[in-house]
This record gives sequence, structure tokens and C-alpha cells, in this order.
Amino acid sequence: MAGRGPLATKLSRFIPLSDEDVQLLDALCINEERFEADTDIVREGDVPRSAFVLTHGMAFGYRLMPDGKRQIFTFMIPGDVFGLHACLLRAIDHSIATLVPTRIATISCATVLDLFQHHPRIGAALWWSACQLIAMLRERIVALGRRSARGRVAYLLCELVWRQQAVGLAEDHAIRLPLTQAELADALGLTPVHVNRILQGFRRDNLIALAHHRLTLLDVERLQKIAGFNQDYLHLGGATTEVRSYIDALQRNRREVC
Amino acid sequence: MAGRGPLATKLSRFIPLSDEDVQLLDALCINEERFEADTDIVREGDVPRSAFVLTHGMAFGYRLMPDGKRQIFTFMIPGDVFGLHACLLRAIDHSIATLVPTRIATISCATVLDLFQHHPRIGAALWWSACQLIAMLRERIVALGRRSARGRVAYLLCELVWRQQAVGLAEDHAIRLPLTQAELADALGLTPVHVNRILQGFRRDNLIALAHHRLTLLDVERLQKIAGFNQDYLHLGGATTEVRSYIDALQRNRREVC
DNA sequence: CGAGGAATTGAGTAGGTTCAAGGCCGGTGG
DNA sequence: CCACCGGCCTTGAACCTACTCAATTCCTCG
Repeated sequence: MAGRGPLATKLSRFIPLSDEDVQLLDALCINEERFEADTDIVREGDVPRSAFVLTHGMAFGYRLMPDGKRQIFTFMIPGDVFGLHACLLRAIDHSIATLVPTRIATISCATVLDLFQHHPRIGAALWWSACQLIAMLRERIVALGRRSARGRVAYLLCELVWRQQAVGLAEDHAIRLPLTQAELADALGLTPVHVNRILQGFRRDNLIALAHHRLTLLDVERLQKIAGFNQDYLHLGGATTEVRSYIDALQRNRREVC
Repeated sequence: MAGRGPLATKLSRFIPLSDEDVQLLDALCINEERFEADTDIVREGDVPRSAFVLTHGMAFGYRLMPDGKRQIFTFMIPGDVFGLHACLLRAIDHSIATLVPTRIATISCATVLDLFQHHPRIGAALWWSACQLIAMLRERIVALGRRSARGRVAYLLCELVWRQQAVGLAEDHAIRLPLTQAELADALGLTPVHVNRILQGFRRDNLIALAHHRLTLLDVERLQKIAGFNQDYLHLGGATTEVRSYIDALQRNRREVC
């Protein structure tokens, strides 16, 4: 794990990567672009040029409504790949902005295709990360559609902590949370005022500690119960042995051809 | 277009397919399994065996909460591919059920991988359909998070009509809509009672006609305004010429290798 | 023709919003 | 070092959208 970049760290959750794989993934992240906090990386209507890997910092995907309301649908943390699917489209249908100073590596569409064609193991791992993205979107829909405000807040806090744990950025259920209550509200379909009241309640009940952009989950079990869910949807278990051996076979074939 | 199956019809929206491609896609759909109405095709916790193509009928993806509440996040119509991303996972995190008698073709995971490796144009088109799925999930999040109940209903009715138009199943903004108001409610995060009142209002305002499971949008423009959106997110415009030529190049390379 | 699910309607309620004001805190400039 | 400023957090009170519960009617299908 030592010296390994966040992308390799994240993908190795799914399937063990060879040294060669890790080097390749780390190499993809060398050419980083730096963005200030509160800056758009991608804007609705842009023509897709490439996929992105977030290596440091934090960002979010959002859309603005005609009346100015904002909905946030994803938070990106180090190791997250995004825009992978959009390469084929005419125009991006949403915006992405940073929350803090953030570094982003770009991967050209050609490189993406090359990875899928020539590096089955990495391709599979990227595919898996897309699964995870889709599962998170589904979970958000469930939260917004059928969970109470308390349940929504509990769910989002758990998700953010679990994801950061998966890339080694959390220690003992504590993470840096550079979000305002307004941003939490825009992610959860609530108003900032109401998010505030709920966070107050959680603090009073000793469920969380949250101050100075630092969040600690004090009672994960009870939070999960409030949210009515568990972390299965993040599919952090890694590939089954069948899938692994299948992918390794592909990888061997590939090498023999070359 | 004549004689072409719904999958080929849908994918050719994105990129022109060769006769060979069409034959291949149609062949994938020959082995259909038939399901009754109101039957689970996939259940939460199942081990993924294959991807699916819905060829006739209609289905939906949903999740049940511990307290029995249900959230529907996707409706599948003919031509839709699903489970494509799940092949790599240990367990499916949601269920899928039919609304009406439905036919489903299964595509083994191996076939999926083969399509991506050996048929770049089809692979790209499947990729595009995944983009569309993701975009629809995002749109649902926006709807549940930031649209009023009226806006949500208007949005979903438009989406269902537009999607059926894209596979030639709608005539003049009219479709078959085999949903109960309870199912609409579970997709929109509302109660059946409230959905009912909103539909009443839409009928009174001559926005829609809806009876006997047949829906007609009488004033799409006004509905769009109520929903505050347009159909860009479905990415029905097809690939740009650059993308097309790039994919065609891949296809040629592939052929030369073989 | 009868039965059961779906649609419809009404009345009362509640969870979350809106509006508005005040307090805290970190950063900046003198 | 302190004073000021602006953004964010916090709190209160009134309001409203959508929910709940319950009863009635309508369809559809056997």
C-alpha cells in the first residue's frame, strides 16, 4: 500500500493489482491540474474532452434548476474517477465544482479506450468503480424518495465516512468534511435551516461530533438504524474468486497476443 | 428500421449500425424468457449471472426499506439493457420486477465482455446506453430533491413518453402506461393520494389525458415548464461525427486483426 | 353479478419550509 | 493586538405542502 496513489488504492479494493498495474495507474495521475476551492471543473453544456481522476481535495457534481435551486448528486473524493462514461456524449448535462483546493488528473478518451482494450484487469476495476457510482446514485434516490430528513442526514454522513475509509482517509470514523450546511442541504433535498436542526439533534444525542469541518461518527450502529441501511451498496467486498480468475485469464490472453 | 428488434433500434439512435451489427444484436435477443406481470426477475441479494435485455413489456427496479416503504428508481422499456454493470459484483443490491407480461433476453457475462472486446461499435453503443441510464438516475435525484410534487409528476410522464418515442413505441405523445398511481408514487417519493390529486389537476388543465393505462401528453411544452427541464439529459442526439469516425476506426482495426 | 384492487374525495395533521433576526468565528487590515 | 467584516451557523415563529386516515366509488376480471 505504501506510496500507492489514491486511484490504485481504491481499485485494489476490488481486485489485487500487479505492480505493473499500480505503476500504470499512478502514472496516469502524474499530470495533475490544480483548482482553487469553489471553482467549476466542468460546466453544464461543455463538450467532454476526457475523463478525470481526483487525486487530492474534494469536489461535487450538481445541477442548477431554472429557478436557481441547486441539486448535488455526487461527492468526489481522492481516488474517484468521473466523466468516464461521458466521453461519448455531445455535451455534459451537469456541472462539477471543487469544495477545497483540489488536484485533478485528466485521462484522454483514447487512453480510456486503450485501458479497456489492453489492460483487462484495470478495465474491470474501472468498470467496478462505475458500478459503485451507479449504486450510490440509486442509494441517493432511495434516500430522497423514502427517507425522513433525519434518515437522509444520517445516510449521507455514513456514506462519506465509509468512502473515505475505503481509500485510507479516515481514522476511526473521523474525516475532514469541508461542506457547509447549505451544501449538505442541496445534496439531501432539504433546507439549510432544517439540516442545521437535525445536526443539532445528532450532537445532542451523541451520535456525531462535528465542528471545524471535522466529522466523527460516535455511534455508527445507531446512525445506520436511523438511516435504515448498511454499506453493502458500496460493494467494498472485492471481486469473487470466480471473477478474479476470469479476469486474470483475460489478462494472460492479452499478454500472449502481445 | 423494418424488422429490427428494439435493442438495435435503440442503439442505432446513437450510432448507425451495420447490417452485421443489427443481426448480431437481434440474435442476442432470440432466447427470451417470459415472465408474468408482477413478478420479480431479480431479487436483492441474488448473485449476478448475466445482463438482460427487455424485449417486450415493461419492468422496474426498486428497493424495499426495512419499514416496508418502496422506492422505484428505474423503469425499463423495450430495448433497455440492464445488469450490464452488475456482472462483476458479489450480490445485486436491488430488485427488478415486471409490470406486465414481459420478455427478457439474457446475455451471459462472457458474451458481454466479448462484445466489448471484439465489436467496438456495439460496445460503444452499450456504453452510451449506460450513460443514458446514469443520466436518468441523476435526473431522478434532481426531481426528488428539488422539484415540487407537480414538477415530479410532469417530469416522469415526459420521460416515459420520450423514451418510448426513441424506440418507436409512442405515436404522437401517446403511450401505454401500465402503472398504478401507487407505482408512480413509489417512483416519485410521493403518496398515491397526492399523485392522484396532481393527475386530476393535470387533466383539469388539459395537460394530459390518462385513462385505461393510456397516457397522452396534450401540452408537452407546458409540462416541461412545470417540470423545469428538457430532454437533453437523454442524449438522444447521437454521437458526434468525431466519435463516429473514431469508433469506426477501431472497428476497422479489429477486423484487420481478425 | 360479485369481489377486489385501484381511483377518488374529504378532513385533519405533521414534517419541513420560509422569513427574519442574532450570534459566532475566522480572516483581514490598521 | 484589536476592530471590523462577511459568511456561516443558530434559533424562533408562522406557514404550507404533502401525508395520514378513512370512506366511497369506479373498474376490471372472473
